[in-house]
Amino acid sequence: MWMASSPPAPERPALRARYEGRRQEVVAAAAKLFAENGYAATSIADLTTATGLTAGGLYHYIGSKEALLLAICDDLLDPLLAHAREIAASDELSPKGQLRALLRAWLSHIESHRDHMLVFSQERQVIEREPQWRAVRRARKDFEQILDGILRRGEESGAMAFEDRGLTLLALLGMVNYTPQWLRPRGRLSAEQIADRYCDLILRAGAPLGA
Amino acid sequence: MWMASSPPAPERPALRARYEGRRQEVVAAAAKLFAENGYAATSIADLTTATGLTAGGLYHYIGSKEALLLAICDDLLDPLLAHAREIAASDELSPKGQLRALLRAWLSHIESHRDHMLVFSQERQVIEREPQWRAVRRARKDFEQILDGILRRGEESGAMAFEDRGLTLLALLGMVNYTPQWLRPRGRLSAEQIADRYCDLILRAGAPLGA
Amino acid sequence: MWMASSPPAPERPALRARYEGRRQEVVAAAAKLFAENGYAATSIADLTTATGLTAGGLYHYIGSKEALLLAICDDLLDPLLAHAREIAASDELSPKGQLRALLRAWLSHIESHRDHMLVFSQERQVIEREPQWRAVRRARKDFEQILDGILRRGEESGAMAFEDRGLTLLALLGMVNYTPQWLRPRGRLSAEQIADRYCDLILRAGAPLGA
Amino acid sequence: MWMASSPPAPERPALRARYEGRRQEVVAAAAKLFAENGYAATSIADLTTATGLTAGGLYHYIGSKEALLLAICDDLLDPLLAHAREIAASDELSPKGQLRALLRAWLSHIESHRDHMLVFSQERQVIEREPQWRAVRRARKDFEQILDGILRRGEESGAMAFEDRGLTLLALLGMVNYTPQWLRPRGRLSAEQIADRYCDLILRAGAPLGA
DNA sequence: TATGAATGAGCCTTCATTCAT
DNA sequence: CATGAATGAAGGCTCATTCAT
Repeated sequence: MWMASSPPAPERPALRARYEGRRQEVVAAAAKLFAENGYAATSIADLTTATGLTAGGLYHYIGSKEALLLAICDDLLDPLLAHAREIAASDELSPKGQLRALLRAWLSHIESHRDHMLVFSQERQVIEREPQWRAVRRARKDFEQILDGILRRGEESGAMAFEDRGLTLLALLGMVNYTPQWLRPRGRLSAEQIADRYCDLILRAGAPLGA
Repeated sequence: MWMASSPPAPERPALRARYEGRRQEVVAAAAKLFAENGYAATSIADLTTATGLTAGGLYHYIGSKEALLLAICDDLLDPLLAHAREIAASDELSPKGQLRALLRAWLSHIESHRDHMLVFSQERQVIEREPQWRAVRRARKDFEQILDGILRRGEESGAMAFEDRGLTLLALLGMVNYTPQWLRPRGRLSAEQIADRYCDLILRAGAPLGA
Repeated sequence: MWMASSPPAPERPALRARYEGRRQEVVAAAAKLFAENGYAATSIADLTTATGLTAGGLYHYIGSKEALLLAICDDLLDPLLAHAREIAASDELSPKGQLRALLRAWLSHIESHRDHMLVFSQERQVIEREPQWRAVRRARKDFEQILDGILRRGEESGAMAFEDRGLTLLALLGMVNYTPQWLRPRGRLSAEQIADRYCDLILRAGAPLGA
Repeated sequence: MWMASSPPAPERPALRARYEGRRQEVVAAAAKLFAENGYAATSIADLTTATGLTAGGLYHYIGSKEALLLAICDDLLDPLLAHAREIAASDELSPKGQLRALLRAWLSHIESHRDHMLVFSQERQVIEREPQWRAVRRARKDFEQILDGILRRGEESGAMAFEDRGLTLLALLGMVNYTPQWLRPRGRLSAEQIADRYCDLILRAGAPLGA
């Protein structure tokens, strides 16, 4: 079979709710272990220890180890992408306002999904290679294009200026994607503060120097 | 065995040279495979295929799989760190000049050691955890402190200004470490150009806005 | 538990009828799957998919996977054996008539129980080894003895002649048992035609050559 | 990877000979176990017990469990098919002579490859389904066509007569394929005797009755 | 009756590494 | 120096079956 699919969820609503709850617990536990040890270096046995389930029991919820990795990426990307689309479609915000809003949402999402984000960054090679990861690659690309679209409209409207918009985008992606590696839950800076300073970094860079 | 030591190199100079040459080939092949597939997901069998050696033959050069990873990190960090120390100790360069020189050296090193760098970033969890990786962690920390020292001296001398130097440093690390993921051998921008624009990004951000 | 017993059928007649009906459906579905994929290679999950039942539900009808295999063999052997006894006991038929009648009944049974027959042939090793299969082995042996009895009485009465009756019996068993592997529902030959030709094959072989 | 291939045999002739020898031992042991217990019901653990190798060691020789099954079929079919082609191509033998010679070769092969033959018959469903078994299916078909060719030429030359040549062929295949199930090493009849009697059975059946 | 969660032993296979040759 | 056979633990996953609900 090509696609590692999850086992079917139960039909009755009460059971289904419990099933989904436990499934989420499993995904969260997996995100933590994958973030700490890496996907390939985490064994199913590690997961049973962390979840309290047995090997067989685990497979009621996950379908396969790879499907678990997929679920982690989906949990990370789907809500973020939805939020990003909303912001980029907003008529009430200027391009600068959109950029700031998107960075705040993004950093806040990273703060609440730190493990997911670490896994997503770390397992780049898995995501890149196999065909069953196309949807994830596409979601990542969509997000990057939304971000680039905001920068482009900012540039076109004269509200922003960049020496090289493409490189600026890559620099922004780099600094944000690196954030979960040093961000601590109750650290010195809140997600919002970090977002605002990244925003300034990008926007000031384009401002005429000493003008 | 805990400490994975490399097998002793031969004594006679001619043999030794050939030995070292082959060893470098093995390390380079490993860097490529680890970058593409991940350290844990690359098997010794993959390495024998890529090098043309047999399993036993490989072990004449590497000591262990983990020692191979260590060699990749050493090949990456040792010359970079040496270069960074030189630049930071230079009397002829201002802090701004040092920053620019270091970024150029750094990006140029990344360009020529793309696989090594990808491995070094990707296998963060391996490097982080085990005691035998202390020297590598120390080298990384030394590099970051050299970089921070330049920023600090720039700030103190009034040549640079940052809202939050610590966050600026992290942003810089993020964008540079992300670079090997999109950098292509004959791409639009040279390593030097990229370095200069990263440099501008950091320095302009600190300039008073619209002043 | 050693002896795999079926769960007790319900007491009330209406329920019992429905129970038996479903049970027959399950046995038929199992015969199909076992014939196509083999007994060991067919999982309970395959059976739930094929029947639309759930795992627990299935076990209301079958007792165990092995009991299912047993039921398939019983469904195959019991009516055939009964019919064979009738024919062999008939006073109205000559040995030749008995042989022809038995072959017709046999081939017709194979036609209507193709899956059962394929399973019965294929799972020879299961049937052969374990003690709980003694009744099935006995039924098979009884059938073969009935068949041999007809040949023997034919020989004794002078109506048939064989160079080696034992080998003729084995050849007959071989060709008939092989039939379900090529027999197609609406094929060129009917079960009756096949039976008659097998019959001729056996009887002519014993006729003196060119006499 | 599509095809479960064997690991590469060593290059040096002496090693290669030993490798091939051990490999044959493994294949023979597997044929025995598969014949006794069925392919699916035989575990790799059973094979290690039977061969004295460890699980890992076994895989030096076999590639996969399925490749082992394939090797058994090849060992069975390749020499038999080669022999059959020789006989069918012979100018010195009449059709009747060819049939007799082929049956003798076939039964003799069955006698010396009893386990292989049992496996080949029993695992029909495995062979039938997957694409990687095409070569085996083709070999089986080739053999049957060679056999049918002899019967056809016999019929055309007037040396043989059949009511229905196709059915005769199927009957012959059935009785021969069934033979390994009852043939015992030092039984009452030799392979040659059995072959001759099967031959008579087929040839006499076509002879005009009582003429 | 029927459900589906849960078990835990067992499946086939791959792994990094060693060592006699 | 180099080979490749061998190890045995661990890998991810499936299995037939049970049982509280």
